[in-house]
Amino acid sequence: MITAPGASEKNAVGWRSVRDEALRRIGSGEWKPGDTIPHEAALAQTLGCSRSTVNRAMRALADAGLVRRKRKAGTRVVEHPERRAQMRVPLIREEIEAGGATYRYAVREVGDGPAPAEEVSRFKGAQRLRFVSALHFANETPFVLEDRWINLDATPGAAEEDFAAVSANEWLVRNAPFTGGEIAVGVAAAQEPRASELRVAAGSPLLIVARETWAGDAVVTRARLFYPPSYQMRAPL
Amino acid sequence: MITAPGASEKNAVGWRSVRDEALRRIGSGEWKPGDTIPHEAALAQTLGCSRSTVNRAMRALADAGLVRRKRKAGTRVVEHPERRAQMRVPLIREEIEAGGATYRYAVREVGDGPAPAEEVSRFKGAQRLRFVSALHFANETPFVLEDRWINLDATPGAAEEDFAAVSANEWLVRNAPFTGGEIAVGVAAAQEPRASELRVAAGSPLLIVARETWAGDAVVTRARLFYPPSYQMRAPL
DNA sequence: AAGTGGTCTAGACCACAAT
DNA sequence: TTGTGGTCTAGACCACTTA
Repeated sequence: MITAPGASEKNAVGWRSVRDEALRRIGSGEWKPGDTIPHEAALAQTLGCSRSTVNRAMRALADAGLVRRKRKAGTRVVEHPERRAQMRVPLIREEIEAGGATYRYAVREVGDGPAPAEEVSRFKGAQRLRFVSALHFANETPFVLEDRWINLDATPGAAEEDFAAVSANEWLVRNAPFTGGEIAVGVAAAQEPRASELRVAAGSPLLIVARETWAGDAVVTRARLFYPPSYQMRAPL
Repeated sequence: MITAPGASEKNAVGWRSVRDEALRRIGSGEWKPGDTIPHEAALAQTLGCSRSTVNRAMRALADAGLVRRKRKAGTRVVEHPERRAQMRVPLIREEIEAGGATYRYAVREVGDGPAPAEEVSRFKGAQRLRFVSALHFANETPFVLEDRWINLDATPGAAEEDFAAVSANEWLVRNAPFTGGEIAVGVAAAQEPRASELRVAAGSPLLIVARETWAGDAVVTRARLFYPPSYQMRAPL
């Protein structure tokens, strides 16, 4: 007899149910860390579905880091699943507006003056760099101070922008596609004039987020975001 | 004529090549943000592969957040791809040893005394809570100070552990599977006695990572990690 | 009502790695 | 050499959404 999917038989075997069954066996200790679990064909027969479906389910578990799969060696339950936290990196304006606050943006400084040697080297010899410093406000309270260097050679149209109306943060997202980047989170004591701009006492702890994005080989932009002590970044684990 | 895979024809059409072709069309502007792209069957015919292969490729792009797919409505190129950063959350010992340093662990305090009201409420009424405070050293330099509350009711065996030899961080990873959690990153000025323990001046900025993990409905553990100003968290973007 | 993605299937061949 | 996962295919039915 052929079981019509979603028909009289209630227990449809979709790849999710196969995944969940595997999760249950791992959670219950039936499959222990380090164990090699039955191969796809065997599971397919046991669970009454095709190997493709088992494959899809096990791939999902492998993507989640719970099992490791190798041809010929089989599928093993990972000993210590690595924990990962995925942080969303939204536009600053959207982050503020998502909190129900009114957004305002103010440029502090824009210039094409000579860049510090350290920046030049980080940009791997790019010739034209523009510096933009700006403040983002939530309900007229300083939310974050943004210092940014932009590689004008790598971002067509940037040279014609003064970033007065649209923040560099936003302009770049819309106009400078990137292929990769890095984000680093650290901390430092607030120094003048940044402390005053953020309306915190000098010496207050600041959360600093440094971002670098690149398109292919070229470094597109490097930014440092200074958040007052009240700020928190959150991510699901 | 049937093209044998991997045979004379060099341009095998795997799902990766379909994905890359789609990426190329998006990158080149052939498919603009907001556009609806051809449906799977059309792409399959155009590219000379089966719909399943196109489906696999487009699903990968959807997972990456570059397109959004809806039945009947079709597949659209996303206007502003959301940026995400995936942080690894390793064991503290492994993070230190990965840096080539020698790891040492020292308990500061362990106790089952009554927990602050705030903690009790966060644990949603769990009865037995244990507090553990400890220091993790890298080459005998304080690396991070860990304050942690553990729900003894949710973690079998924890009641018999004093966490003197193995850190709570490590013991929990090995013995308390969890199904979800949250991580929050913030900053604060160091206060005594934590400042002295971390060998920094009182008032120094500290990076604070608060983690909470749960298994099903129960909150398993809540930890606050205090890092000295020299610490940086990094993640690819 | 109809179009599009979501998924399952049975079969097939291949790539890789362990033996 | 051989066992296992990786992937492709052609076809099919379903679920969801829009029209």
